[in-house]
Amino acid sequence: MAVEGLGYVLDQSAGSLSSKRTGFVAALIPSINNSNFADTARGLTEALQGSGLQLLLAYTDYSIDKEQELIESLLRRRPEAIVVTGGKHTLRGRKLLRQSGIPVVETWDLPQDPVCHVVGFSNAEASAALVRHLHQKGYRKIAFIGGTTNRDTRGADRRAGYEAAMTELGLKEMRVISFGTPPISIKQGGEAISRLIKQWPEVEAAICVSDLSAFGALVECQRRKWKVPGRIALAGFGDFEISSCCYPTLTTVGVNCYEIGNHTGKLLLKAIEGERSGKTISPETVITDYAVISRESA
Amino acid sequence: MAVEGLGYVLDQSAGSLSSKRTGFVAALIPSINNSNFADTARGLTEALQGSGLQLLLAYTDYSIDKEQELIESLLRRRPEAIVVTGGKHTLRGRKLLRQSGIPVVETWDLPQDPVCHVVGFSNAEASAALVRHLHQKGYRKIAFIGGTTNRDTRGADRRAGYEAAMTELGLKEMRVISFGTPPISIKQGGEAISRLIKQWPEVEAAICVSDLSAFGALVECQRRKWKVPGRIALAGFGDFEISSCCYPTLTTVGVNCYEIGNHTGKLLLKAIEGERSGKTISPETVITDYAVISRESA
DNA sequence: TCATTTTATGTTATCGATAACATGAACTGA
DNA sequence: TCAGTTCATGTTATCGATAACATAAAATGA
Repeated sequence: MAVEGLGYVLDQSAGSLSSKRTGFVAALIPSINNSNFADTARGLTEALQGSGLQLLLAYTDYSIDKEQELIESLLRRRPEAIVVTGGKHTLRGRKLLRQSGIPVVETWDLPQDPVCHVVGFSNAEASAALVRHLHQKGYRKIAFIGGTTNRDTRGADRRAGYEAAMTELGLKEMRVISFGTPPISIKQGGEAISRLIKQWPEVEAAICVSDLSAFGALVECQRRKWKVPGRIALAGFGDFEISSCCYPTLTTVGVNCYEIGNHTGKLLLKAIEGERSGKTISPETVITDYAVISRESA
Repeated sequence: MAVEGLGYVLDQSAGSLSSKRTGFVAALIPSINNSNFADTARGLTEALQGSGLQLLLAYTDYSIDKEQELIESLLRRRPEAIVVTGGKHTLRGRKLLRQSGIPVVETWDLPQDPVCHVVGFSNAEASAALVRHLHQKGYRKIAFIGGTTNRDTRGADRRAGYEAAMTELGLKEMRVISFGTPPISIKQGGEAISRLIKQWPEVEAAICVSDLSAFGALVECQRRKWKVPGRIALAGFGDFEISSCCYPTLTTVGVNCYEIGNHTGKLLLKAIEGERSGKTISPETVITDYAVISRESA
């Protein structure tokens, strides 16, 4: 049939049905308002550039139940691969991924028992590295500020890493403030630091589950004239732009967000190529970098 | 056929082909890392909740060329409706939307010549309102800080609104700093304010194209010990969380982001219902609220 | 009770592309 | 020149659901 370049666009459902190629990859991210995941999405998009594959995004709101629903409805559209954030899923979600017959990549985590491919890092280990950094700087009474539930599994892992590192360093007293529904906001970070100082006035340093809450804590400290560092040292997680712009600048953990997405994309292309030529490639695990970035706040 | 609730998911392409219902709505947003658009997406998602329609997001990176590509490839998948951000498109993009035969909603703007439905507000008018607010507070030498190009059309509209309001108030001298590729970041806001003060030392107030750049400007002023307000007043746009958390708090324009999305969703449901029962509803334009939020910085 | 309506079940046509196959034309080289 | 190959064109089968239709069974009412 002649191509009418004027305004008619062909129907891909029909083509996909016969060719078995839908030409898209699904990616699930927890939030569409987080520069870390945005960078990962950008890395993915750029890796897929020119491959004829389109990225379709959906967000889970940090809920594995919502994730399951999305997996199910996206799988119905037969993506050629699927990317999920994190390694924790509902039982059914896992099963759906396993049985989907397409390449699956779990990102931003190192699951114990991966579904298939993995591109990520250990949030617990990264958090522990931050604790050791603070310890090395002389801080002993170190606290952790995070959300109330384990919905944000990466947040929960970071807390676990904090506890493990504290124990390992012989620091027995845990000081954990759980406040607000994840992801906790700037304001909630401020509220949390107030509670922390009230509950444990002797605290010397606080690790916040993310840079945004750390910034909130910082501003609250300034409002209350608690010197940072001095009265209390602060650290965040994620190396958001704000951390290097605020005053004092925030110590944090830098994650290779773009690379997670970009590597995932490349891995997917290889895996999809493999599927098309009949040979499924064996599951790979790619561990990405992170680094403690020492700044003024701790 | 019996439903196998165990792991098999049906193929929607096949169903869609015969039923003519793909069960999804496409939404194009400029960026996946912007809390304003995230709120709009949330409003949309919640309006679509329970309707059997799924939202698929794609991002344009503030480029109308990328938007055109996305429109084309998304239209191939036969969404039941499409939502775009802004009223400016490529010629071909417009044509594709017009000829798509599905309900189209342009958001976050009030286009002169809408494609179909509109849910938004006048960025120019909102920006002008902010100028008038500063004028009322006694500021006369007011500047505008934005990105270098018109890629971010809402940013360009805001600048136009600034110029219109200045003229209207009899303030002839325009002080416009264009710096950085939109969307301009925190750091770029800081760089821009430095340039502004260097170029026009007499300046009394600066309106930034967004809250993030305003925050960057604020921090830079503090670094240089320029009192805000005092040496210079600052205002942003968008009422991001940071504006009410930083010190001093930032004067800004609050936009009803969630409502834009939510209203769009409701409008879409009505329009899709109309299409299904054969009667296309006539194009509607819904104007959403905005308000100047006066805080400490101006 | 029988004619009529409602409900349940089974069968086939259909959506609109691509893939696979068949046919015919042009082209190559001994 | 002719068999063998490459290339262009035309035709038909196919993907996997749903819609539409046909048929059989059950329910209803005069």
